[in-house]
Order: sequence, then C-alpha cells, then structure tokens
Amino acid sequence: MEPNTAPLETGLTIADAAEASGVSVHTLRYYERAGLIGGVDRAASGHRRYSEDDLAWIEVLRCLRETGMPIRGIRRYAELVWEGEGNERERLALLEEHRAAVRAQLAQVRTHLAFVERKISIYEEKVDE
Amino acid sequence: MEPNTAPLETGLTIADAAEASGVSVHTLRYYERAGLIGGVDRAASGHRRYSEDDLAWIEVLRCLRETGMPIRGIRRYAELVWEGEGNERERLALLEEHRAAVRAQLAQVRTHLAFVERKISIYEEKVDE
DNA sequence: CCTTGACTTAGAGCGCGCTCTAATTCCTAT
DNA sequence: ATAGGAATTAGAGCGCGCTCTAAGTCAAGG
Repeated sequence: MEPNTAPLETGLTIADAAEASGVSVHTLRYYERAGLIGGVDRAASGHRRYSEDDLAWIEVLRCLRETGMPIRGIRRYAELVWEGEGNERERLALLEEHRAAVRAQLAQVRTHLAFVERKISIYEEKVDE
Repeated sequence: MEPNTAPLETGLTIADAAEASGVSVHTLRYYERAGLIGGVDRAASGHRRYSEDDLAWIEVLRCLRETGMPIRGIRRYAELVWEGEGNERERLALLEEHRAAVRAQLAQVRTHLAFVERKISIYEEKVDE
C-alpha cells in the first residue's frame, strides 16, 4: 500500500525505482537478467531494494541506450566497470567508439532531416496558394 | 525473330536499382509488398524495371526511414502521394509531425551524447596519469 | 483466517524491419 | 540443347528490445 515505509530497509522498491528512473519494472528486471545491472540489494523478503548508486547507474544505461548502444555493448561496458579499476583504457575505447557512431548517425539524420524540410517547404508553398 | 515494336527495356533491373539506391534487392521487394513502392514497370518477362522516378522515390523512402519514420507512416504518405493532387495539406501535416518527432529525438540524443562525452573526458583524465 | 496486492521467477510472446529460402521461370551464351 | 545466372513469388526466419504471463511467495489489513 504505502510505497516507501521501510525504516530499516533502505532503498527503493522496484516500482519506485521504475518511477524514479523512467524505466519500466519489466525492463529493470530484464536489464538485470541481461547483465546490465548487478549487485542490487535484497530485502529479507527477497525483494529488490535500489540504492542511489543503482539509480545513477540506471541513468548511465539510459544515456547509452537512448544514444543507440546495443544491449551487448552496454553489457561489455558494465562488465568492465564491475571488474574494477585498471581497465579505464578499455572503457574509454568503448565509449569513444560509441561516440563516433552516435556522431555519424547524428550527421546522417541531420542530412536526411534537411531533405524532409525541403519537401515541407515545397508543400507549404503549394498549400499557400 | 519478330520485330520488337517498342523495346520497353528502358529501366534498371532490380539488382541495378538496389546498387544505385543503396537498398538491398530483398528490401526493395519487401517495400513493394509493404505498400511503400508501387507502379514499377515490368519487362515482358515479368521482371521489374526501375525508372528514374522510381529511384527518386526510393531516395525519399530512405530519408524517411533513416530519420526513423516507421513503415506504417511511410505507407500512409505513399498512399497520399498516389492519390494525386488535392491532399497536400495532409502530406504536409504528416511530414511536419515527423519533423517534430525527429527534432525531439535529435535533441534527446544530443543531451545523452553530452553525458557520454563528459564520461569520456573523465576517463581521459584518469588514463592520462 | 482470508483476501489483497506488490513482489519473485522462468520463460513465452510480440512488433518491427528486414533477410532469407524454396520452388520456379526466364534469358543468354556456348 | 543445355547450363548458368538472374529474376519471380509466397512465406518462413531472425535479431533486437522489450513486454507480458503464469505460478508462486510474502506481508499487512479487515
């Protein structure tokens, strides 16, 4: 009933984490199974309890997903992060590669959008008559 | 051999059209079945012959697809075009709606890309030590 | 005690956009 | 005449990223 009344249990329920992060409950569990999220605490009941760190990580996931990184790539990145310090070069390479892909895609979308906008202005002229 | 009255072989084969347009042969046929392409000439053998107009239309399809318009939306647009003149307002509305969606998505990608770039510069510092 | 409701899991299902297969026909060259 | 290669069709298959279902556990309220 009350979503957040666990004085001894720190952390958000999966429903609250979903609401806070903008990712659905189903998707949060899916990400965990897919190896994108790990180490989420559990209450005595076995229910997940998301920490602030978990939420911050989910925000990273969102940035990667919404810029089009495939699940596989994100999993690779997550694995590097969980390995701990020492592989920063690899993480950097992965992110730089992604950055290049996103920039290329942005450029292409801008080009094609310009085409669409030219078509729009043609129709605007026609309709204005 | 009978004299050939009108050699209607004045278009590209599907293989050539694929090469010229950057869309696969399979996808060209799929687009036709899906209602995105219509009115392609046929040789006496039944083989497709793509005209310059067809290629120009395929270029439009590419612009819409690569800016993320779903097949359904493109089909709607195609139907409006095939209906002929008189529905320019509808076409315009459809394209304007698409433009808004693309711009919104571009803005979001830029935001999330900026986040990734901040992460990159953090790793660059770490690696530079 | 019993119901309600949020949670758990493994696994099935879905929508999208291709991508490929199989069986067949047709054209061209040797 | 025959072999090869390119085209045709309907329909199956695939990879992705969710999204949902079924069956069950658990805690609290009436």
